[in-house]
Amino acid sequence: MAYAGSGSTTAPVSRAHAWAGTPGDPNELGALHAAVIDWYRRHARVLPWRSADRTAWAVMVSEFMLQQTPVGRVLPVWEEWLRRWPSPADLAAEPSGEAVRAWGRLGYPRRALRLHAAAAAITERHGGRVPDDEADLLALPGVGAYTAAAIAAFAHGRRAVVLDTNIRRVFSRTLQGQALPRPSMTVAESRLARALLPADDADAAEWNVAVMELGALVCTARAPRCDDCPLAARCTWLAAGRPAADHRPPGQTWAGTTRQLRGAILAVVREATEPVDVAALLRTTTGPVDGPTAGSSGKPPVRYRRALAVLASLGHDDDRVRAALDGLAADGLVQLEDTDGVGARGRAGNGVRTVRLPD
DNA sequence: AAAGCGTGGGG
DNA sequence: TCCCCAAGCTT
Repeated sequence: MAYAGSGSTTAPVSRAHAWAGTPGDPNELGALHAAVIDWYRRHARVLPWRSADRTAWAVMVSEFMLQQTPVGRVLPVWEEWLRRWPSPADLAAEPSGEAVRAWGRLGYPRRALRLHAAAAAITERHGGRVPDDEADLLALPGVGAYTAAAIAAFAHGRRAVVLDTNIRRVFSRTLQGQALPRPSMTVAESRLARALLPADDADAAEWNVAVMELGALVCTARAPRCDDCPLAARCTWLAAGRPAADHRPPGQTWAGTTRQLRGAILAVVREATEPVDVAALLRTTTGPVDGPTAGSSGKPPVRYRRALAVLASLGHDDDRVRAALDGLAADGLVQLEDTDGVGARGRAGNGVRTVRLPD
C-alpha cells in the first residue's frame, strides 16, 4: 500500500529513546514522512536501478558502484555490467581480472574484486540469488552496514535502517541543527534513524530512498538549495541561520601518494592486452609502455597519457614502484610474474618482470 | 579506530 | 586553479 500520510503507518517514538530534535509527536512524524515522500514522488531522478523490472542483482551492482562514486559516472558502467553479467553466476564464472577491467575508471577498483567475490559467494551459498536477509548480506565481501540495508530495502522492499552520508546530513541539519554529521557514525544516529523509520515495509523503503534523494539533490554538502527543500519550514539548521560546521572533514592527500602511483599503474595494466613489462613502468620517461591508441589519431587517450606522466614523475623510484606493485598484488588487483611466466607469482623479487590483471 | 583506498567533476 | 567531495568498506 502506498503511503497515505494517515499517521497510523508511522512508528511511535518512545519518549525514553527520544533524541534531540526527534519528533515525539506521531502527527509531526507523519507530516515529516509525507513531506519528504511527496517531494520524492515529484522530483526523483529516473535511474535504471530503480525501474520496476530491475533485479536484486542489478540493485546490488549499483550499490557497489555508488560507494563513493557519483551517479553520473556509474550509469554507463552499470549498463555494461548488467548487459554482460545479468546474474551473479555470470560474473562469478569469469576471472576477477575481467571485473577489474570492466570496472574501468570508477575508482576504488578493489570494489570490483569484492563484487566478484560476493557474486561467487552468492552463487555457492545462496543458489545464485541475492539474499534478502541483512545478516546474510553483511557476510558478503564488500558489503557493510549501509550496503546490506540498502540491498534489503531497495532490492527486496524490506524495512531496514538505511543510513548513508546523505541521510545522515539531512537528519543532522533538520533535526540537530548541525551543518554536517560527525566523521564517524554514532549509535545515537542509528537509533534516531530507526525511530524515524515508518512501520510498514513499503513505506520504510520509500522513506529511505526519498531522504537519500533529498540529500543528494537538495540538502547537499556544499551548496544546499534550501529554497527548494520540503523540510525548510521545519529545519533546525535553516532556522538557526545555517551555521557553519564546527569541524572539517580530514581531507585526503593525493599528489605523490602511493594511491596515485597505484592508480597510474592500474591505468596502464587495465588497458594492456599483454602482460606489462615492469621495467617499462620504471622508464616511462623515455618510452611509453604498450597501451591503447585512440581512434585514428594513433595517440594514446589523454587519461592514459596522464597515467604515464604520473609514472614518469614517480616511477623513477624503483623501490616505490615495486612497493606499489606488491600492494596491488597483495590486494589481488594484479598478478606479478617472471618473464617466463613461471614462479615468483605475487612476489616482487628480482625475478619479477611482468604485471597483468588476475586470472 | 584512524588511515588507506581512485577518480573526475563542480564550486 | 585548487579544493572539496561522491549511495563506504576494511584492517
